[in-house]
This record gives sequence, structure tokens and C-alpha cells, in this order.
Amino acid sequence: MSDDPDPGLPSVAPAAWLIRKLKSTAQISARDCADIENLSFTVRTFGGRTSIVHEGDVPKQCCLVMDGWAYRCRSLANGQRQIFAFYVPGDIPDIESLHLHVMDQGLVAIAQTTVAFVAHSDMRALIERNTSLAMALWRDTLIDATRCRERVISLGRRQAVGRMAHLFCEMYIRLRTVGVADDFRYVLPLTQAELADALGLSSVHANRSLQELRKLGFVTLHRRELIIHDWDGLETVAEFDPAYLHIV
Amino acid sequence: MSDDPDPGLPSVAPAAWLIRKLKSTAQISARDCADIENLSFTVRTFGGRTSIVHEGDVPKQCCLVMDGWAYRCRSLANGQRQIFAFYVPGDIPDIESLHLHVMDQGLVAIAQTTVAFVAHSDMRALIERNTSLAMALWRDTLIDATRCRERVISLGRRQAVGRMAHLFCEMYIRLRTVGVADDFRYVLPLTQAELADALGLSSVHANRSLQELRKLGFVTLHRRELIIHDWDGLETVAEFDPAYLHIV
DNA sequence: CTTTCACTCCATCATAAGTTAAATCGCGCA
DNA sequence: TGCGCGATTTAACTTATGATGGAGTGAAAG
Repeated sequence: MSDDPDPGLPSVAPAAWLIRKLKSTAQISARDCADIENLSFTVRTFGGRTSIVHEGDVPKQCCLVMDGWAYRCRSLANGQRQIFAFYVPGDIPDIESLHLHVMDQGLVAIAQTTVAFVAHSDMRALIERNTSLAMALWRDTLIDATRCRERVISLGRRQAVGRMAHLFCEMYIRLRTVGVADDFRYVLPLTQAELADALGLSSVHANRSLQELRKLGFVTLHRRELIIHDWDGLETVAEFDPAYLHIV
Repeated sequence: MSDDPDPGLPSVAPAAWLIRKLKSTAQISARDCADIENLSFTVRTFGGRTSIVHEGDVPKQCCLVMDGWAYRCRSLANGQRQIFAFYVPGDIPDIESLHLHVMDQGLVAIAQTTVAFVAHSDMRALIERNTSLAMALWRDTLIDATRCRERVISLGRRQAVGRMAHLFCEMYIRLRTVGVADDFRYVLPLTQAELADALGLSSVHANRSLQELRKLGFVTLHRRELIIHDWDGLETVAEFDPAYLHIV
């Protein structure tokens, strides 16, 4: 889709992101780092709300988020959408495409988003050669699955306000882990309609829930910046326990 | 928990289940089969509604379902429960425990359920030695994640009747794939309260939705046997598309 | 045969969330 | 400065689902 290829960029930065991310959830050796740094990346920047991978595509490469956010989503017959997960710097949203060839969901860039592509063939070679790194990547996909299960609990058993609070908590922890957030604030590049699609709500009710969190004094959200004023309060209404993120 | 150890049973059957399952979603070589058959399994039978693995446990083994069903679930502060996924013969519900050490959910046997345990150490040795099998197992965990995402869509964007229909469709396809269901009928060993916990509903509303499916003439459910009278109708209200199960 | 128990089913009322539409805000742009 | 457009906010109303309590049912146990 839309993009501006940056063929001239050095491919050191992407490796650093991936290393930082993997180190946050697993033990990574010097050899693993070297192997990651030897990968060859192609960096591209996508404009807001453009598709990185389409539903039904058969990708030949994985992508690594370097800047901005991306999300996976699927559209339904009646025009509704469901956003499954958000991906932030260091994440590889479509690593599963190594094993499951046709993408059953689309991958979309929110706002301006920079990603680095790695060829499947390179990833496969790496995985064959370096078992410990393969295990770390497998582990990463398993953590992605635990986040998905947490989403199931949210949608199944939490009310709208709790769901939203939970998402705000999770994203803060994840962003802070890779050094993109601090001091209980971060850039949340989502419209309320997108929040609604992620939380299984209508956009009107997403707005109501957000107001509720503001009225409680837990957060403010203004000009795409989320500020958490009362972490403990937010954590409580969310019933948030970061254990499922498996951050070491 | 409850159980009757059967130390005398030969360990051929468990391997056969696993092989059948993996063959349904990936290419499995003769060498892979041989390696699976060389694993040593410990078979145990659990009574109805007993815990196989507790929330918070640090298991030293994986379990393979051979007969019956199991589910993963978590309880919330207010006493509500969420069931994340059901597991049927051939499935390894807790293969993730190889990489994520503390179980953040419990694993429960429904009705009488027979499982086979394999020591983590044996699984790790196998994975190190046989890369192609490791990839097949990784792939299997990724398919588990796609099922989880489908659950997210259900809870987020489908109404109660559609959610239930979707579950009925998924379980039929999965059971048929491993040869445990046929002819549009199968044993559904769940109470309506358990159905509700899986679908994010109250048990009263699960009952209403079930009545609705009966009234539409799509299914009957009597004495734990589900009969699908109108597959196309069920598939339509469910918006069910089996692609996400990645059955080859 | 009775008792018990778990499950199913049903009626009623309460409430969270969806729908629609319109008003308002904020920002980029002419 | 004022226009235009998307995003946010508010309101009025509808609907799906939750909560409670109680009545049927059937199988197992005594």
C-alpha cells in the first residue's frame, strides 16, 4: 500500500529494537544478538491508517515495528470491525506467517508508522541455525497468545469501563518496557472509534466509558496523549495483573 | 487432584493421538512419527470437573488429551469465570508451559477425561533433536492462538446466538478431524453454565440462546448429545469460516 | 418408593450497551 | 478570518443481556 521506501537507511536500528524487546521477556545471549544484527532489514514508513498486510495475503516477509503502532483487525459482513491486538516498537506482529501461510487478518498502521521487513527465508535460516533464538521467538508468540486470552477475559467478563482501563494499563506497561513511555503518560494514537473496535463496544459507549474514567480522575486523554493520574485506581477497576505479559 | 493412575497401560495410544492431530494441520515425516512414538507417556484418567493443572502451578510436564474434553479457565474476583478454550483428543493444552513457566490459568477435566503426560525434559530433548517436529508444534500453538482470536471476534462482535452457533460449528469440525465426531452429531459434555462461561454470557441467557437455536431448527441438545440438523443455517448465523482452524 | 441433587427452563424486572441523530469542538486550509 | 471536515460529545430511545427466584425434570442414592 502507501509507503515511502527508504532503501538508503542503515539496518542497525531494527535489530536493536528486536533485541531490546526479546531481552525484556527472555534470556538472550551475545551470539543471539549477533545473529539478529546480521539479519538484513528493509525499512519502510507507512502513513496513517494504511494497510501493511492485507487479509488474504500470503506474505514472504515478517515485519518488525520500529516506530508508531500497528493493529491486526478483521471486518465482518455487517460492516463491524474487531481489532485483535496492538503492536508497538519491538513487536513482530506477523511472525506467525512463517508457519501459517495465508493471513486471516489484516495488519494496519496507525498514524505514521515505521516498520522493518525481514525475508521469511532469512528468518527460517536463522531459526534453523540458532535454536535458542528460535525458542525465544516461539516464546514471544506464546506471550502474544496470553495477551489474546486476556482480551477474551476482558470482552467476556469485564464491563466497558474495566475493559478500557485494562487496555490503558497493558499498553503503558508494554510501552514502558521498550522505553517508549514513562512517567505514567504515553501517546495513544487511536480514535475513539478504534478504541471501540478493540474493546467490542460502540463508539458512543466507548466515549461514555472514557468520560467515566476521566470523571473518576484516573486518566486524561487529550490530543492523543494519555496521562494516568491514578495508576492504582486504574489497575483496580481493570483488575489488571501484569503477570500475563511475562516481562522478566 | 482426583485421578486413577494407570501405570500398566502401554504408551502406544497417546502417540497415535498426537500423530493424528499433527497430521491434520502439518506435514509429518516418518522420522517425526518415530520420534513421537519413542516418547514415554504416563496415562491418567481424571473424574468430572477435576483440576488437571492449577492456576499458579509450575508444571514439569505437558499433557495430551486422549479421551474426553478439558478446558482452560480463570476465575475473577467477583466469582465469575471465563473459559478460554476447549481441548479434545489429540490436543496438548499446556504445551506453552515449556516456555512460560507459571500457568496463569487452570486446566480442568470435563466429565471423565483421560490424558497422557510427557516430561518437559523429554519434550525439550525432542525439540532440540528434531527441528521439523519443533516447527510443527510451534505451528500448533499458533493455531491455538488463531482460535483464541476467533473467540475475541465472537465475544466482541457477535450476539449470543451467533457465539453459541460458532462454538458448535468449531467443535464439530475439530472433533470430526480427529475422528471423534461424524454425521453432524457429537457428545457435548458441557452444562449450560459452562457454555455460558465460555461464551461470556449468564447461564440464563445461554439457555435463551440455545432455545433460539432449537426453535430455528438448527440443533437439538439432549442428554449431552448435540445434533446439528441444519449445518448451513448454523454456519450462517455463526458467520463461521473454518479457514482459521488451518486444517490441511 | 422417596429423597436429593443437578440441571434445565421460565417469568419478571433491572441495567449495560447499542442506535441514531444532532450539536459541538478543533484543526487544517483557503 | 471563516470554511470544511473529521472527531468528540450529548441526548433520547431501543434492545440485548444480566439478576433473581422459582418451578419442572430426571437420574442416582438411600
